[in-house]
Amino acid sequence: MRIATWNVNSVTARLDRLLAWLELAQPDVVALQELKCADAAFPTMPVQALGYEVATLGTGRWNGVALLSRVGLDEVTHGLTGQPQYEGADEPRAIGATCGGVRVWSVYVPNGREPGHDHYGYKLEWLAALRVTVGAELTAEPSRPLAIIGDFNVAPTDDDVWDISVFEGSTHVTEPERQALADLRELGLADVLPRALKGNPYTFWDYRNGALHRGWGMRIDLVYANPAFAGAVTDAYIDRDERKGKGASDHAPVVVDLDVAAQAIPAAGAER
DNA sequence: ATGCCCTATGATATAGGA
Repeated sequence: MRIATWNVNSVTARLDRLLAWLELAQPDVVALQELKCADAAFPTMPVQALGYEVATLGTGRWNGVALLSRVGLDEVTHGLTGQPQYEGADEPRAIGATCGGVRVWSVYVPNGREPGHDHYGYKLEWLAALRVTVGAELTAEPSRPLAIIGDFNVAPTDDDVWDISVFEGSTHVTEPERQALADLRELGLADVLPRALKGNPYTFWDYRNGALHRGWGMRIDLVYANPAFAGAVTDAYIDRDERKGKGASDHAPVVVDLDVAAQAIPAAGAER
């Protein structure tokens, strides 16, 4: 099973590239972020035409997440348990579903803007709600493969940005944000590290200043997987080619291949 | 080369991104 996550920075602006990429990469499950459209405006029909079921959570101009699946799309959950509001609004930033026996969450973690900003506190509260929501699912079904995938808007380590000195005083690299990710990992989730097809394993490069070809990237699109998921991973890579050329998103897809059948074999009687 | 910001919106400026 091939599972991918991609912040598309507007699904309508990216539609041609998204459809072409689905045909090229042949993912079974895709988590999308930054749809920038309401549910009614999501291009459901052309995606369905490629064999995918679609679940979306979008309200309009900002945010928005979706799950596409051609291996079943069940138990859809919209939003987090105890999800905080921002300026009185419930923002569309998380959608969960069970796809072919694998529990998947597509998340678009708040940016935070700058340390001390209301949005920064909101980001930390949001990550705490994510931990509560996923923690309950892991407790209820500990042997089911599960992964949180999406744009976490946090670089887990200094090696996940091209130059840490540039980020002094900025969001994405602060200790509280990294602690929030550590708290997620405390649930038993592992950071599945994708290989880079070229250069460093970054997933985002700013549109400005030729960041892509200068190597000014960040690894902020992550795959946080429980043991049943992580143990089934056979490959993981960043599809940097999708960041190239005209009409690209500023994020590249992260692709994970799973051998779910092998993982499902009971441990009892196994060779190791 | 991959090449120097992009997207949606009560739009001809602005907010947000990270």
